[in-house]
This record gives sequence, structure tokens and C-alpha cells, in this order.
Amino acid sequence: MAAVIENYWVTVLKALAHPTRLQIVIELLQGTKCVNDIHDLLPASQANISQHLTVLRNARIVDFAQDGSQRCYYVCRPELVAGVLALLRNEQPERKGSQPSVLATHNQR
Amino acid sequence: MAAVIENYWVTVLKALAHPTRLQIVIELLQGTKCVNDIHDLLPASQANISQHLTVLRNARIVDFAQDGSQRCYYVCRPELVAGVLALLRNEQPERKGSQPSVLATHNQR
DNA sequence: TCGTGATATTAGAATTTTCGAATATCACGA
DNA sequence: TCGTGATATTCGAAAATTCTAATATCACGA
Repeated sequence: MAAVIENYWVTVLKALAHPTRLQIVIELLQGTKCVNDIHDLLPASQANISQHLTVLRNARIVDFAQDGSQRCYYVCRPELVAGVLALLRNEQPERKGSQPSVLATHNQR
Repeated sequence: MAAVIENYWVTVLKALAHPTRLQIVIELLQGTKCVNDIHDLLPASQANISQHLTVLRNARIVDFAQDGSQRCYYVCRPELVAGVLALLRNEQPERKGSQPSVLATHNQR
């Protein structure tokens, strides 16, 4: 039953799990940008950025507003994306911290 | 400069962006489990689950404590993982909501 | 030390993702 | 209507991921 929902979650996570796409959403969180703006900021071809934007759009992470011949992209789930980024920023990959009482919650078989 | 950090972020996101691995961390958030426990819960082979656990371990999302011949796995960044899941749960993929003032923040080129 | 349960690793095929090159579409002004 | 700037799509090839089957390792008790 949760399978459908989790498929969507996986789609969202997969969409964010790429260096270029993560950069795109980080930039878009700063403000709406058209494809050429993004192209100027990132080391990728226009076609490639367009492809990545399609992936992000299919995951319903970004959307765009047509502005003449330009498409102004924006993050349509800012709380989600900013939230995930905030969580990642708070992580210190090196700090080990206090580990949970591992064996306590484990039912021996 | 931020590239190194974001590489780690992408590693984390990529590790979570798989149905089986997402299921594994969801289960592990409920409590420490050994490989066989996970194997009983999910429709995947032992070898495959072991492989997925390696991916999660490389991303520093899970770790294990050796307990005799068993390895008790647990989420070693519960705030991060639970946080991401909470954000995903709060999302209604269908709701459109109020869109930001798209054109306002966009510098015309 | 041998057997066994628990887990990991390896190898290779199948699938998916990614990207560049080329081309198509689309909006608009001359 | 034509040209052009802006963006999307298509097509393969290359790279990465995923899975299965087989095998290896490891801890422990008889």
C-alpha cells in the first residue's frame, strides 16, 4: 500500500541525486531562473541542462512559467528541497557521535 | 569548494534513492536489525541486501555492530534519515498550492 | 578441527542513466 | 514570412547501476 507513495519518494530522491541537478535546484532556490541563466552558471551544455530540468519536472520538484520565448524555472516544492538541503548541511560526515544502544532493540532470532 | 561537500550529499541522496534501500532504512529506523531480519522483511536475496547495505554503509547512512556471527545494522544518522522521510511524508504530490511570484525575481537578460 | 548459520564478495549479464551531437520546435520582431 | 534567440527532443554510445548465481569468509559450538 505504501509502495505507490514510496515510488514517488524514490523518484524525488533519484532526481536530486545528481550533481548537476542538485546544483540546479540550489540555484533555483535563490530565485527563478531561465534555462540560459542556469546554463551560464553550470558547466553543462544547454541540451543537457534541459534534459535535467525534464527529470526534475517529472519528479514535480520544479516547474516553469513561460515568459515569452523563455521558460522561467522555479522550485515548486521549496519546503521539501530546502528542508533536505538543510538536513544535509547539518550533517558532519566525520563526527561519530553517540551511537544508539544497538543490541537493546534487537530481537534475537 | 562546495564541490566536495555536495559530492557527499549526492552520495547520500543516491544511496536513499532506491526502493529496497529506502525500505531498509525505514525498517532500521524502527530498530536495529541483522541482515537476516531484513531479509525476512523484504523481497530480495540475502546477497542483494548485503550489497545494498554496503552502499548505505559507504554513504555513512548505516553502520553495524558485530554480535557474534551476526551484524546488527542501525541508522547512524537518524536525524538526517528521519528528517528526509518526514519531509517526503509531508508532501502532497497532487496539490498545486500557491506558486511564487515567478517573474519578480528573474533578471531579464 | 569440522560443520553450520550468518554474511560478504565476485563475476557477468541485463538494465538504466547519462551525455554529446544533431535536429526540431517555438515565440517574436523585422 | 523569415530569421533568430531560447529551449526541447531524439538518437546512440558510453558509463553506471542492479541483480542473480556461485563462492568465499567468518564466528562459534560439537
